[in-house]
Amino acid sequence: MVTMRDVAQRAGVSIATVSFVLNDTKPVTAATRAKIEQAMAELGFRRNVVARALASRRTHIIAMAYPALDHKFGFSAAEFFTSAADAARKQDYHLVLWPVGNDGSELTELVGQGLVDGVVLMEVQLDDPRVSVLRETGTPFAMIGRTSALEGLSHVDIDFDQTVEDAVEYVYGLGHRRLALISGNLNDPLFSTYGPYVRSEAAYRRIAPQYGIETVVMESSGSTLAGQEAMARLVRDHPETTAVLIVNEFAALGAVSGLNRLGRRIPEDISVLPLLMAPEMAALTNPELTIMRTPGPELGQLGTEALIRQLEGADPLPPQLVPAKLHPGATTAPPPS
Amino acid sequence: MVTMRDVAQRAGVSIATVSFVLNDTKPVTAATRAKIEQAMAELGFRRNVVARALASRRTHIIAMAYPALDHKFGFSAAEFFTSAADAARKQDYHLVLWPVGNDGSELTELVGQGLVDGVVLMEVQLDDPRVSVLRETGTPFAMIGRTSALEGLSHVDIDFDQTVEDAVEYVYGLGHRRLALISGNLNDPLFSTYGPYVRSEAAYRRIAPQYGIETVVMESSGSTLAGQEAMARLVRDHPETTAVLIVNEFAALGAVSGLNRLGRRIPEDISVLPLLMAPEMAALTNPELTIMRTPGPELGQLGTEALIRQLEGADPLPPQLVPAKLHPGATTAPPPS
DNA sequence: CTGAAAGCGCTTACAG
DNA sequence: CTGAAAGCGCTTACAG
Repeated sequence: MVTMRDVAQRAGVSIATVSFVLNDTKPVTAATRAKIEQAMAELGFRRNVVARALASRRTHIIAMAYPALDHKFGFSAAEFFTSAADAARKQDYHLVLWPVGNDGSELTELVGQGLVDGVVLMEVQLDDPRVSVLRETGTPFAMIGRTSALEGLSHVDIDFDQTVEDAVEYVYGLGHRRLALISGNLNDPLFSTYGPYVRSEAAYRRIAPQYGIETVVMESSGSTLAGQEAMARLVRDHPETTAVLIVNEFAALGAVSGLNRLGRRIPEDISVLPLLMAPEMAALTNPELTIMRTPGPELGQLGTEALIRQLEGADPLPPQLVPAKLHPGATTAPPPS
Repeated sequence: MVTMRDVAQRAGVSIATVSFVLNDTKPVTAATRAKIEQAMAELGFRRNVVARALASRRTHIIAMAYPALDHKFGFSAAEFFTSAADAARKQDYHLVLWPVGNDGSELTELVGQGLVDGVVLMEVQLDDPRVSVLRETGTPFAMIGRTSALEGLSHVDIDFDQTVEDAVEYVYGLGHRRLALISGNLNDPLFSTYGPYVRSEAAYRRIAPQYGIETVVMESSGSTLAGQEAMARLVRDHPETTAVLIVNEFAALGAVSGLNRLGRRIPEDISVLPLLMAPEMAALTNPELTIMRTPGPELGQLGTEALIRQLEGADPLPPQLVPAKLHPGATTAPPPS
């Protein structure tokens, strides 16, 4: 292994000076810098990040805490992760995907080891126990999602109000007057405080009346099967519905196949518009889904940047809400006349 | 931060002795051990893994190198990753998901930094440039998949021969005599040396004749759309086909919707059997797919264990091939009479 | 602008 | 069985 000592020796300087040019932490004359850079190149030097971490008390590793037990890791999650990883890399950080339980104990374990400088929290619950853990241990963190009490917590999230408003406006504009929102199962303790369900539903209950639309909300767990079952209930209880807005992306796939199975043609008889979905997933159905596209790339990046700013002591990034945007497909059309 | 020095002081021993009980590297009397363990508990000591890494030249971090540019990170990939992460944790290692390009340059960067002890290689090509990089840098690694020249490289992989044999036997047993295999696009330079395509196709060409089955092989890229298009070609060129075996899981979803769209009922008119798929993905279609289930959990674990054995200097794990197993669904049935 | 030296929190020969 | 001490490869006051 080539060390800074080797570089310093070859360049005829001290290792401190090598460190200064490597990190750009102190002014160094152009001549000295050139000698050092040449030596580094000739020797193929790569700074040992472990030694740097120990000496600087900064590992430059960020953990993305993903509650894989409660949430499937699908295309949307992958989008968040890869954009966050890219953002981290651009700022000389490593992003580690960390599958953790939701109770915070694994997180305690992780941060106690001193491996990570900070944590990006995915799939935040309204009263997330992981937040307490991170606060108590004094670990810097940023949330993708929001707890209900924010108190200056660094976060970015989907703009559910705007997303629901845009979705309603879109289908209303197509001529639909009989809508249904399929939200989550708020009786399931795991999801009763899950932001996307709670906030989408609240937004819908507020916005639908503004359009003079009767507020029909049904619930569904986050699986294909549950989505199919929800459609059976919908067709039975609200056969007049011409457009379905649906929060969970797995349930949305089930909604499509469920409606097909029930003999409802999409979009001729009924339109389907998921409120949060990744394009890769939308391409899996036939017809391809019109979706509100989850802003995973934006939020992954913003969440990571928010955290890195904290770590670097820069001005904090103000909380940002990003709406899902309409991504055209073939599952929406004017209602049957 | 509580350090070993604090623990040693409280227990009235040297830090060396604390290290010995922590790592179980030298015999320590029960009394001393008890004192130390009590001190650790009282102080809430957690060993700093960065310091350990620097002193021992072992970070206990493993990278899973996933070529995210060329391969979608879907449910199957997630299965590999989570089972590998679990296996690593059980042996006191961290597993890091590392999205890398296929050319090896990012990998060079990563291993040069000294952050990882070894690498688990995912989606290995038959002549994978990443293998050369790891060899040249002397980085321990294990492959999930296989290059064509193995020379004692540590690997685990899908048993394509067995998988294809089981799949053919199954549909043959249902009464099918007119099969088609949808493999990959071997003209695409990215996938012409991709093991799953090459090996499945080779196995099929060998096995089909043994059953007296005419060998029909078509190609498809790995997307839903490509799978749909492949079905259009199949129905046009080989309308007599009653069972489709298909390698790529995304193309398989497209095959289902494509056949539906073409008016072929599944499974009444034609059976569909993906040769490699995760159950979460099989549940996305209607009807739910009968699949050969990708042994992701097994291979993720075995690959990680193979690597850790190398790292620990234990007896190497012999290469293991694990077949995909039949996972019943509703897309296979006897052929129309 | 540059260098000598202490120190990050551990592990590991070496000695006893 | 236990301890004193060197060392892992860096960073960072401090001094000049």
